Amino acid sequence: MTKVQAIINRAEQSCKAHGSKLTNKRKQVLSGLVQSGRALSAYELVDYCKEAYGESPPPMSVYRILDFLQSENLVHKLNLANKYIACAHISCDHDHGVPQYLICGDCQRVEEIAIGKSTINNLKRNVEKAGFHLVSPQLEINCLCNQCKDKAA
Amino acid sequence: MTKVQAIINRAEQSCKAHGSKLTNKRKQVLSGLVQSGRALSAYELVDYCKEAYGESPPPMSVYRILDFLQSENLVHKLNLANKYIACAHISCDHDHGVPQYLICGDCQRVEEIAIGKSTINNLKRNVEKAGFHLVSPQLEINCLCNQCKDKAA
DNA sequence: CTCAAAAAAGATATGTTATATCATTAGCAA
DNA sequence: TTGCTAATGATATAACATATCTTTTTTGAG
Repeated sequence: MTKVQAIINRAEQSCKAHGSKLTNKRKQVLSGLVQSGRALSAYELVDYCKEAYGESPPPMSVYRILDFLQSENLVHKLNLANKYIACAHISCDHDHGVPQYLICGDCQRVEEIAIGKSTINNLKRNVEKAGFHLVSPQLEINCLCNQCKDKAA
Repeated sequence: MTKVQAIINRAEQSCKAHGSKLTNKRKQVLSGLVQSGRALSAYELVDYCKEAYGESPPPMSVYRILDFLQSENLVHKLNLANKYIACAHISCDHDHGVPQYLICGDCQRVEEIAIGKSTINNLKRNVEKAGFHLVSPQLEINCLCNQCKDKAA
């Protein structure tokens, strides 16, 4: 069994445990994200389905499927890039908390990191002080990866 | 002189100091952002110009003007919301560093805060460790303002 | 002052991301 | 089987953004 298949299987079990179903179409979309290893737009996923399975779902369907996958915590939306990325921890059992994303502004490569709890708490305090309530500490941070940084220099 | 006028004047001086010009159209767009006190989309600014000045600039022009205002550090783009907001510190003399924005997911209200330097440095260390380079510590954080939070409860 | 170059703004077309809405199909249980 | 619900399809359109070419305005050298 390939690594991708293993992740899909794991995702399927997770859905079942929540009383929902990872249908074929949903698997296709999730596979696209897992295989690519990077963030893709909804329309890129339409293309992926066409190439990989000969099926061209309407964009609307892909958006619906992405909503579902997000609600199952299998996929995260990167608002900075208007793209979607598979959760890096589908195969893990423990809760990894909310991720932080480093997005290369040049090549769009995305790295998922976890910043320390104390930094998050610090942030939270600052937010509360301003009269706001932190919905989710998912941060998306504009970066350059070292490769692109070197190229630019 | 109104507060808005004072800010516009200050912005004009700042442009002059950089060898650029704050033209009439640019003033109109900047005024829209300053007056509203919140983040607006490019198309909302088109509407503002129409209502306030009876002129409907093509969206392209507004985007160009927004690019200019960003290059002059008079306006910031909020990528999370696809909106633009006047810099909160146009009238200040000192450098305020890069801002962090709290964006209410419900009412779109935006608050600009400055989180501590140590938190930023901490973040930076984490980013470097992951092989990335922090381009700008402008963070945009998904929040609920207390008002909307109370309403929801 | 005049004219040419440069900067700014306008006009038009189109690309990209996302949602609204109604119709159809698939899965499942009484 | 029938009828309910969940999922998907089809179509239209909204919202955000850029490419490109043209026209207008500004400005500075002669």
